[in-house]
Amino acid sequence: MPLFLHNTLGQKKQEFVPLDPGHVRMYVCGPTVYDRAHIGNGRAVVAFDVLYRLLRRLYPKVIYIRNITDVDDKINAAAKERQEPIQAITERTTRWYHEDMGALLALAPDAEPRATEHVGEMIAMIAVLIDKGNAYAAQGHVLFDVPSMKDYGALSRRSVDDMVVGARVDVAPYKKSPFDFVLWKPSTPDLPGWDSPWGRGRPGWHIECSAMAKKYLGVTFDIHGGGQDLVFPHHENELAQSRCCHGAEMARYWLHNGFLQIDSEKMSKSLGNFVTINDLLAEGIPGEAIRLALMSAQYRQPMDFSREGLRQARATLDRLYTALRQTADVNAGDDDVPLDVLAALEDDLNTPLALSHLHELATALNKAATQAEKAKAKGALLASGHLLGLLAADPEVWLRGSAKKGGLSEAEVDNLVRARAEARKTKNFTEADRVKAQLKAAGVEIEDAPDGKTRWRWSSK
RNA sequence: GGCCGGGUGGCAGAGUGGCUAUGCAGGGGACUGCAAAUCCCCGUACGUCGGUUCAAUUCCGGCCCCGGCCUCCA
Repeated sequence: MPLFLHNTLGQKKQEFVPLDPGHVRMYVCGPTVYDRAHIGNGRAVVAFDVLYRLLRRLYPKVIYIRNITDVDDKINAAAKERQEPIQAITERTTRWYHEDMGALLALAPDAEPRATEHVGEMIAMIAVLIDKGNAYAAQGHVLFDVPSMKDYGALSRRSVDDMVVGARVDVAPYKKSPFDFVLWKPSTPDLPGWDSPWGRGRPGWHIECSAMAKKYLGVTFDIHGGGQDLVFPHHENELAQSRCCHGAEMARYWLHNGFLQIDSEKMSKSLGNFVTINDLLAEGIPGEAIRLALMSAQYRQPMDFSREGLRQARATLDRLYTALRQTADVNAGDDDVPLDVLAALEDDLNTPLALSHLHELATALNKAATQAEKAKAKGALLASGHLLGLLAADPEVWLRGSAKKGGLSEAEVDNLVRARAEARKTKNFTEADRVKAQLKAAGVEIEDAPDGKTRWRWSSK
């Protein structure tokens, strides 16, 4: 089954046909580095990480670019407010971002270009746009001339006419049309700035992605992704700039993930109702559980973030890792990812359906009677998990470390488990139960397997 | 106001014109010294009003409700 992806441009699922099957190219909008990433940001990263992993499986070479926006008015404001150098903020936040996304088990992109390192490319693009009559300089600014592009608005399905009514646009005196947007703006001496043909200034928000995507991926590339809120104006404007500058389409497939909601309301920095990834990690919630929770709804659907969702994600991982632990002595077969798992992902990244198949594989593994059956099911489960960026941990480590620990060290638990085993051997069940109760009070669950082995785990309840 | 999503069993969440996922929670059973884990069985859901159809949760239309974008935001 071929890969189908929902294209915002045209609003329908389409078969994905890369420009060059030998070299698939994807660009995803990355963070503006001034604050910790929240789990909504994490959702986007996880969604495109799943796509990246799937593409790498389907094609021999995939290049994935995710930018870092390190010049922005919000960064300037944060620096002023905190009395801190801009670079200190951007570097620290970038480091945090890498840590948080690593905890979510997201693969690093092939490159993470920084805006500040590509101002030259941006200036060159702006100059071309002026030459071609799609941009104009005015009072130290350079603006994109929206009416110069006939079908502006195609991506976000809005026309300039629609926007006139009730539009809240920034009407500045230097704009020819109220919808024109800034490519370049002047900087005061206390703000970051670069010399340009239009004076010392800094780039507008959208131009960096156009310039960097062109540099790393070429004029036209396969996939451009980001959150739904980037459709307008960010991606609409990128598309406009790039196409007018290069005379060719920017990207062929535009993908947008849906929002995470809290109490049925969008989670966002401006609303202040966000939870950072770091907050959750600090509470002891494993990154893999957060990742799974984010994959439990299809990426385009609205999704409510909840503690219950995290609890369920953790329960799911406990179940899958338990099945793997019970068969720790079985060598996984080299079974490939089953077709139904692959088919689910190839249908616009239907991760919940794919996960349901992982559950079926776990059931098959639990039920398997022969070594051959176990090896087959285990191989299929691991291969599927790995494709989704899951199940890479040692099951023993996961089960012993997935929950909040009680007052006992692992060695103490091991000793008590051994003491209980001794008591059971002599049929001293009173003593055995006393030890078990003691362990339970410390948050340790005992499991006497049919094979005679006793295993334990930190209770997740 | 314009444009765009969504309303599925107690919860999460897929999906389909007739065969009604998957998991969590709940009930029953098997197994177990007791448990836990595991396995088996069970509860029969698709906002609302109409239409099309032999048959609609699934297609079409109206309505209601929730959310998003139109301003920085994944």
